[in-house]
Amino acid sequence: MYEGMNEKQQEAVLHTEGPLLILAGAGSGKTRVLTHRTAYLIEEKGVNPYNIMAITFTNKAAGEMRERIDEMVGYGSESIWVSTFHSTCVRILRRFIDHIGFSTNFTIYDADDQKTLMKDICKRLQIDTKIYKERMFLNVISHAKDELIDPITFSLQAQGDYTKQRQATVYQEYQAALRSNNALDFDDLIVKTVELFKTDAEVLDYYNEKFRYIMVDEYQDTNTAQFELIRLLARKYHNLCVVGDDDQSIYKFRGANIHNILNFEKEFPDAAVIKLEQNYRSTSNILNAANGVIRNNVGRKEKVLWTENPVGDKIDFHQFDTAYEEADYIAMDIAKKVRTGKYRYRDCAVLYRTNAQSRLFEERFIVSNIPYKIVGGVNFYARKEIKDLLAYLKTIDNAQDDLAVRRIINVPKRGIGATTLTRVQDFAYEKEISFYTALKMADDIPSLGRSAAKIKPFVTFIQAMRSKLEYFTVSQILQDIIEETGYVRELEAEDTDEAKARIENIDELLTKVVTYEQSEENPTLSGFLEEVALVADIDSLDEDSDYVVLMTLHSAKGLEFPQVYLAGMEDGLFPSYMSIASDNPTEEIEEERRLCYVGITRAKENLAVTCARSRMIRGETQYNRVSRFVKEIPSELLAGTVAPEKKNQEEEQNSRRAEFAKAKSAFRAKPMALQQQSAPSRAFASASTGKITLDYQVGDTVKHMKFGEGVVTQIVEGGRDYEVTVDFQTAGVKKMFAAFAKLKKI
DNA sequence: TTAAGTTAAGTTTTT
DNA sequence: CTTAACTTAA
Repeated sequence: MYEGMNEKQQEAVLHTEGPLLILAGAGSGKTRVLTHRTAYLIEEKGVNPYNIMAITFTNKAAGEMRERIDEMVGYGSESIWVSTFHSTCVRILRRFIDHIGFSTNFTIYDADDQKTLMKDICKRLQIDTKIYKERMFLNVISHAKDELIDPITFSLQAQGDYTKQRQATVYQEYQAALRSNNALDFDDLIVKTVELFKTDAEVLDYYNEKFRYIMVDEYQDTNTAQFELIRLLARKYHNLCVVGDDDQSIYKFRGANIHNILNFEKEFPDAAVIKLEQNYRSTSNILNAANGVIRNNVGRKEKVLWTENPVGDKIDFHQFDTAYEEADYIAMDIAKKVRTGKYRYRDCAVLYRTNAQSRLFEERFIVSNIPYKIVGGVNFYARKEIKDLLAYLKTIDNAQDDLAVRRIINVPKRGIGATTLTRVQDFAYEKEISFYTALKMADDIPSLGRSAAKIKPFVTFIQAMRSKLEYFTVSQILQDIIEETGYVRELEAEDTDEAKARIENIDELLTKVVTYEQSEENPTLSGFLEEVALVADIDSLDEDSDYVVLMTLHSAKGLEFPQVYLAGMEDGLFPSYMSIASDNPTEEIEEERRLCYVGITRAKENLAVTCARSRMIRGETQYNRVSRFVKEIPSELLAGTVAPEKKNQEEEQNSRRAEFAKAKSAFRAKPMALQQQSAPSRAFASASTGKITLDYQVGDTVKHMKFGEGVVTQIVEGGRDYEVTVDFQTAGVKKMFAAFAKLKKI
């Protein structure tokens, strides 16, 4: 079992008791160590799987580890907790948060919800959001929470500082609003769990006894609150194994505290430290390039990665005149490598600093017919149509969530406008009841007048759906919402590409619900909403499909690809202008450099580094020099070209513009089907070829996965799909969309 | 009072 | 180039 592991790796596996810090360089096989360690604990040390937990940052990482542990351990592995910080906390809070004054069916607010809530609070406190941005307050609050500073402490620290005092008031109000909405934001998930552990010794002891062996991945990214959480969990048995790499700490802006790794030995004086410095991932050229860059950072634990891998090709470096040429080159290079059979699409990844850079690549890839997938940008669950429908589900699930109710009260249009909403809100505020409760009492709000009549049908609808909750599945409820509100019908009537894309997203949401129902033993609406609240885009990457992946350097952490393109390597873009011009440029640029190190070390066989002399940013053309990081790569490792300075700038600019316009119109003219092929994960399977065909008709007996057998009583054509009505023997009459109901003719 | 149409402003990185 | 705020018409 331990064969093929190097000495250091074995040492890490065998060291099971007491605190352990594993400094694992990029590609040094840390996941392998963690999974083997788990297996060793169970099989050799006789530890009950129930007593083991592993914490990661993304669901994808958790899923991967789960899979590998399952393979190794076999029986009993399912009782090991393998999950992210956030879902671990949710799981604990769903059970015990009533000990600290919330109800266990709390909702989780994402960034959008937070902003809406904050806007509300600013209005109430008469703060002009043009001068003081909602985002600014939210950032301040988030940082306070990362450091476990509660509103009272914050306000104490704000003594004498007018700006800080105002922030303290906002923080206080914000927390109060969350509480009355029975909602937690992302940071609260951690903070409240810590609070729970600190106030309830019994609960803490329960988890101390349960989690006797704890492992934490990507430890360098933990913030103070997360560290405190781990410290509390490991308080009794001290069997804490953390794995991290200070050189890959890239989440300082999110509160990651690099001292957590640098000071681990101070916190736990009896800690053992093991360094994993042999890299198994990259060619030595790539690794040397990475070493050359990271060497320029001052505040780091000294270590040098080495490898026995072959030297490999030199690093391909090109400076282009414009960003279009850069995108062009990368598209052509990928096409060439796929054509010659060297790589498949999925072996290639394009990495960049900002999400905005993805657009150019997307356009080029469509023109060149290269299948691709963009990770990040607008999260699926942050899309308007998805948030609308989820808000309906949330309202049905937990009407204490004012935000959700207000989001959908006039979607679709019910003739309820801002004025009516303020009046209801005022009433609710005065009576200290929730917004939804106020809606139910619309008749008793005198200022409403005739508007009260418009509110009633909405309340009736929500109440009706709520009573259905007991007997119907989540997917059935969702379908009812879509049906009753006419959400999809409205989009169909719009008949634009955008509306079609939205309908597809809704279809995908329906598939996700059905998938959830099938995977879960006891599916509930709350359960589904929870799962949905904690997914990140990176989680949806699947290895089976063949497409080029485009993403930010941040999203790329933890992944590896044979062929990597680092695009936009320009001073001002990467390192970003923000970091160069900040108050503390040395520190911020070191963080950017670590990001660059992460980028380089994603590559296994081939690395291409590109940049452009000019590019459009926010409608303005910027002229940038080659990134300082490129210059830090030893020059003997580089091969490539630098674009000659062009004399006639303006003429160039104009022809470029024309070319761009052409590419854009081509982009628009492409039939939907092709665009979906390019981005398969966003497309709904049956929609890719347009209209689906049915092998059954009215009168036929069909079978449904959940509802069993039934007779088709009606088929209505709607856009690309059919709405099928079936009279089931056991479940009664149901209406459903053919594309996802997957009915089988018998 | 609502809803559509028009103009102005703003964009690092994210669980 | 997108999104939010403002204006104006119904």
